[in-house]
Amino acid sequence: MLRISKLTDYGIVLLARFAAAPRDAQLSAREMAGATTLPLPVVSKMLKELASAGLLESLRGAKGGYRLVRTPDAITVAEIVLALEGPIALMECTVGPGHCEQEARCTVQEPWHRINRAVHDALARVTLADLARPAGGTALLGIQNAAARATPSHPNN
Amino acid sequence: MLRISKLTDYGIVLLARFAAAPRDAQLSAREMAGATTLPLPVVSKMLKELASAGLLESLRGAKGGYRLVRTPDAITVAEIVLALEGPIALMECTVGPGHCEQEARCTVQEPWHRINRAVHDALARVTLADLARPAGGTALLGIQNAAARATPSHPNN
DNA sequence: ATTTACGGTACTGATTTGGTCCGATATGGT
DNA sequence: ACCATATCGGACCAAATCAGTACCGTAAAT
Repeated sequence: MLRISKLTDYGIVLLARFAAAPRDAQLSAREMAGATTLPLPVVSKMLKELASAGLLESLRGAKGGYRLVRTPDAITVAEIVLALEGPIALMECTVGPGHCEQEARCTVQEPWHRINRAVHDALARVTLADLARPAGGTALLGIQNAAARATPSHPNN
Repeated sequence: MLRISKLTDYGIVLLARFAAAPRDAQLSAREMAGATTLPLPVVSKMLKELASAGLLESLRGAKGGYRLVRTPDAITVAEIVLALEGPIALMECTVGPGHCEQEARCTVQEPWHRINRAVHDALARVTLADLARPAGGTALLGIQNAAARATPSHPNN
């Protein structure tokens, strides 16, 4: 089905909530669980991962919680997926050499790299800020924004 | 890791071999297994699936085998993935309604559709003919081709 | 009739996913 | 000092999916 994992989806939804909250807002796992109706353990798990990936900053102790490290428009979906799922590679062998003993005579390799790049760019073109925007009237506008945004041609992954 | 399944990859490699063979060539599962060094049962399984998906045509009996139904340049990677993995939807809830009880108030929904479309288009822009082209000098040319190709804006999936 | 090959289905072992739980540590409040 | 509230960092587990195999039936060629 070519899908990202449910957990990654949760992570993105959580980040989107941070993005929608007032700037630099600090939110605890418990609050996020309440807001999303997701079970607390999973929320906690994902926030931990996002923190260790450097997308969130954690504040321990009572009154602790998490907070976005960067502004929502500076965080792309590609980054998030990379943080939670590893490199964006549609198939194993394109993440690096040594995954397939036939890679020398594989004709399919180069087109796959091209496809991977395209997918990556598609994900890199959407930021957390886009995800945080309320749905509805601005939907079409979102497309314009994405199309118009400068796309500084990412190297890969 | 955002990947397609290994089996799907096999399927694509097999199709690429058909595309590289002389036009309308007919190949048996055994031949394909030999050519790819993949185990016969796997090859057989995938060819069956590709046939029932309508991408290959099967010829039964002794001297039987498979054959491409369409010309390689008329078969896109998007189609193949669709046939083998189902709809191209990065997350469950974007394949259709009824997958998430929060879809009414989900702000993330529309951007995801946009992302899905972009991924789909990236896959639709590469054809079997592209995959069959020998690697090497024509690599960069491939990019040009893909960019120049008319892209009749697929509805979705 | 025999051989070759596809068609379909069911099965199994391995891996991944989705989710839980717990002990340790850090901080704020009383 | 003590306790309540958080995160931290694991281990852990059940369920689903994946990858691969096996088997039996049917169709065609010789």
